[in-house]
Amino acid sequence: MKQQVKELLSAAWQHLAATGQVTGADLPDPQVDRTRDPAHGDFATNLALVMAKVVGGKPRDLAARLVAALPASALIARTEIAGPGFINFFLAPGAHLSLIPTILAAGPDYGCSKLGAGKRVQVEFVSANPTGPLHVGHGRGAAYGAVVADLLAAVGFAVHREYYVNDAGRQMDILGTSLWLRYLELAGEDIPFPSNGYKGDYVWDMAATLHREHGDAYRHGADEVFAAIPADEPAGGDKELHIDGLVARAKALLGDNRYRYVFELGLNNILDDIRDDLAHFGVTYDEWFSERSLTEKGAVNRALERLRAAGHLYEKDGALWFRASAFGDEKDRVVVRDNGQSTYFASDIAYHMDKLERGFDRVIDIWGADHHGYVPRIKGALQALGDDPAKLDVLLVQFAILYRGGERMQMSTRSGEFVTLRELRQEVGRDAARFFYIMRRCEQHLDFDLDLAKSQSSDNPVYYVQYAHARVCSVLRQAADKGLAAEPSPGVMHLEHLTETHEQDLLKTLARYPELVEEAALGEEPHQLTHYLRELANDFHTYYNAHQFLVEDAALRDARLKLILAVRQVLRNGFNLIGVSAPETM
RNA sequence: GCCCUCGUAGCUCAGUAGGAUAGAGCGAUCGCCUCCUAAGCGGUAGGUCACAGGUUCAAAUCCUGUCGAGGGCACCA
Repeated sequence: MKQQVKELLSAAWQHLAATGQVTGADLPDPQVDRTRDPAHGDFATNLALVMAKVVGGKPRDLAARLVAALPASALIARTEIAGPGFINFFLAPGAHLSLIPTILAAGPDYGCSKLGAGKRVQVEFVSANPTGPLHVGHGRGAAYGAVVADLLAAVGFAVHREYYVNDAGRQMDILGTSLWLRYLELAGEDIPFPSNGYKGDYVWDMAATLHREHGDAYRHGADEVFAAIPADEPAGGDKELHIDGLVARAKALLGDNRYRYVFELGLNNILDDIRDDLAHFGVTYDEWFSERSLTEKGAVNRALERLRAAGHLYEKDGALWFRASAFGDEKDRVVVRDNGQSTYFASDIAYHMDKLERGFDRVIDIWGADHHGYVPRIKGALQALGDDPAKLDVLLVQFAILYRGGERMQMSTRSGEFVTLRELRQEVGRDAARFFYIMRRCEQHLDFDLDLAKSQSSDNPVYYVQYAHARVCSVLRQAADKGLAAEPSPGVMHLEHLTETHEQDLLKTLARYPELVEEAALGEEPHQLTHYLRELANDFHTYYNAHQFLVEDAALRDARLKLILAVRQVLRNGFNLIGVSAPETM
């Protein structure tokens, strides 16, 4: 609809240019907006205001010439020039009616487009360390990332969803060692648990599995384990040195094979749990990308080699540094530590190099906002590698804060006391969780009201929009019971009966949907969908209250049923994009 | 100290590639069920768009500064 108005304007401009009435400028893509005030018509353009300065003359004069040059269209009832030079378009009364057969014929595809032209986009999200279950903070990234990916797919991009598994590195060693220490406790050893170890119950569970299946096969005496290990922090020592010492001891005592077994047990259990958790949340991936595989296939060395060859690495204090400060970062960064271990950053350089080597036109990383300081060094590294850093977009998602009974819930990862995503899902349900997580712009802190998310009332936006869907279904059921089902053939319609204001409003809202999907996709703004769905539901509920659908007049009844069928279709399409179910009854 | 994000109605938030009289929900208040689910609908009240300058036909939106909130500044991940 908007597109058609734009085309009329372009034609008018070309006519003026061809007849020499405007010179000195090509037509930019005309800006056409839906009006806020119905007194300004349905669409308005500021084209004359923008272009008057470029081509000379007064905006209102240019507007008048544009209007005079507009081709005739059955769509437009009339136009007017308003204010400083806006052109307002008033649509013909029936202009939106063809929308209904369009929506019913397109079905699930209504709102989709080919805008992305099949360009390959990778969306990497969540990517939480597999050192424990996902918590509610990860949930927001999961919901947000999943919808961004689905939106991009809806507008025609070839989307690749990926989870980066940090299955290498120190944190995983600490997890494996924590698991083993808990196992030793279960085996009867007296173990002072390290303050920096993973203390969650899930570690106990995995240790119990190890003990049940392998008895004492992994057992070593506590005195042997702790001999000559630097003191822990509560004992006046350094907790980092303490845990690193224990990790080294675990590797030494267990040997490669047994250590690897414990490590993998922890990794695989937690990864399975995360995968299962996300699947129940409606979030799935095309690929789970292993950090370890980067080292194994030599990508890390290759990335460092490329940087070294380009002269962007140097040695200092026994470590290898990347000259990040030459590429917009605050300071240089270590890529290989003085103990010979490469840093997480080195893996991440290799990972992003690998992403671009895989030929994606665009790469989107979705991170927690606490990682924002990390953006310049990654972009800097890509630039240093000779890649285009503009291909990478990093979207930062702010924290979610849970509220119960109006009180903010305190969470602390350190003590292992945090609300998991699974607990949240079980408490408020998947639909409410998905909906609430994406209600706000991602750069806005999210206040997640658990009581509201659970409440079965119209105060709860999830129930509100789902209820609209269930109501349509209910009406259609009753129509069927009375033998009054809508004509199945879309060819037989009596849509000219849809003259009520509420019906016209509903049609306008339905017409906006494809524009909205496009905007939400290009702006990576899932929250626009929740706002739209609430508006559509409101229009429907208002209509429902004001008019009867199952009326005597068969033609009118059929037209109204077709209209609410279209409403149901758009609700479904929207729900599908945000991962919320479309219930037929409440 | 430096950097990033945010500041809009009592509360939670939309609106920010500059556009016409700044919107919604909740809360407050007044109404609407012999009728397809009242899990719904409508009316009213409520604003110095944090503050101060600047840019221009036009600023909540862009620029500068100030104040306030959160976050980041590791040989952790």
